[in-house]
Amino acid sequence: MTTGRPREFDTNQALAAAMHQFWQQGYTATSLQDLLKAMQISKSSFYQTFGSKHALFQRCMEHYRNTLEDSMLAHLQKSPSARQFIDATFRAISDNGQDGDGQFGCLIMNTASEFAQDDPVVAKLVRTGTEKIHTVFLHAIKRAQADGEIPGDKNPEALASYLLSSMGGLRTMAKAGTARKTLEEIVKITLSALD
Amino acid sequence: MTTGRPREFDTNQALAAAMHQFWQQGYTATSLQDLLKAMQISKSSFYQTFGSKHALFQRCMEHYRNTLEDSMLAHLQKSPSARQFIDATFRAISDNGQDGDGQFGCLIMNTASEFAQDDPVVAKLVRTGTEKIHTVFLHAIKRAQADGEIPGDKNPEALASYLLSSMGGLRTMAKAGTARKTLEEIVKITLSALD
DNA sequence: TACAATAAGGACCAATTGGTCCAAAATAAG
DNA sequence: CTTATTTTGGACCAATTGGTCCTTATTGTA
Repeated sequence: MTTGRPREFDTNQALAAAMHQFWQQGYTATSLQDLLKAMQISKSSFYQTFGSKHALFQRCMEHYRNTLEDSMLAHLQKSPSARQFIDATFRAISDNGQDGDGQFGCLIMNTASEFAQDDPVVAKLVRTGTEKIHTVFLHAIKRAQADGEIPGDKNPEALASYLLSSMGGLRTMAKAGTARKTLEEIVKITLSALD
Repeated sequence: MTTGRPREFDTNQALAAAMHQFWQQGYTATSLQDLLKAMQISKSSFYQTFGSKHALFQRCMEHYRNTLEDSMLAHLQKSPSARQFIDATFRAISDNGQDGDGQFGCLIMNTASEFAQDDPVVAKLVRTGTEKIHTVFLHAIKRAQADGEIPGDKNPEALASYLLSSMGGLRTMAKAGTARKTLEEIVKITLSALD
């Protein structure tokens, strides 16, 4: 058995670069040239490794979803309380509004906005993506309720959906260039619904 | 003075059709062919009347903004109370989530999501668009506070921003295919922040 | 060192992109 | 009925789109 020439780039690194590109510009507005430049690979390597623009996008969505989920779960675990985790999550969004990755919104929400329901593959990626975040919020809410940080008579499923929706709105507001102070006010009111 | 050949289409009608197209598919994903088919005019007429795809898009954004503002103001006026207007506005979104125009989200928010801040012309259209809606909400909130339907100690500006953000999130959720029942739960919690 | 296996560079492709331009058609005023 | 003015259809355009394919380069193994 032989091994052949080793690739000159790191697949995960290229994937991450592509994800950032889609995140910033959206699927349609991102051209192959944009991707190749961001990923720093040749066209041949691109098609050999990822198959097509659409296939790459799917992997990027999954990568984003997993990264986000892992990050949230890590924060939840090391947070002193579940309620504080929720607060910190929303504060981080208003803080990173103008700079950082926050100014690009949420890839999943962006994708939901770009493709409506017309592409079934993408629609499913959006659905599973939102479900993952929903689940993380749900865990946090239930734990917060158990600890008496959120009234126990509130429907945790509904609250999780509410946080998901609010997060999407907030990130879009940030993307639209809303002032940090305004974002902070929105967060404060949003979180007051949990009291 | 002579008048020349009369045009065979209605400008406003064509504009409305174009707006719907952009609304459904976004700017980049909407091709000239798509527009011509939707507007039912020839390429010559298109460029003679609207100049370019980008110029047309600007007019569509303005048209959407004006239409939305007029509609909201009309509803506000004929509503028995300002608070009921706010409630009804959000209920309408969760009602028209799957069908109607609601499934396409909000053109302004969609545009904010599609273009980040890279296109200054579009960025300004987004800003003025959101400001208009913000102002309508602000009027409603102040009136509701004067009528004792919303606590007077709450900051009306912040509340208006909150409603704007929530509306955007809710419409994106609807666009993502969220079940009506879930949308209704989100609305209920969202509005509870006004109590 | 020859060979098998894979990667990379880049020429090439049909289709589509937004956009221009010209000639023909239609109309109202004179 | 001519003429000035405008609209319309469609040919045409360069640039770009996502994607294929062939050649060359580079490696580990035998």
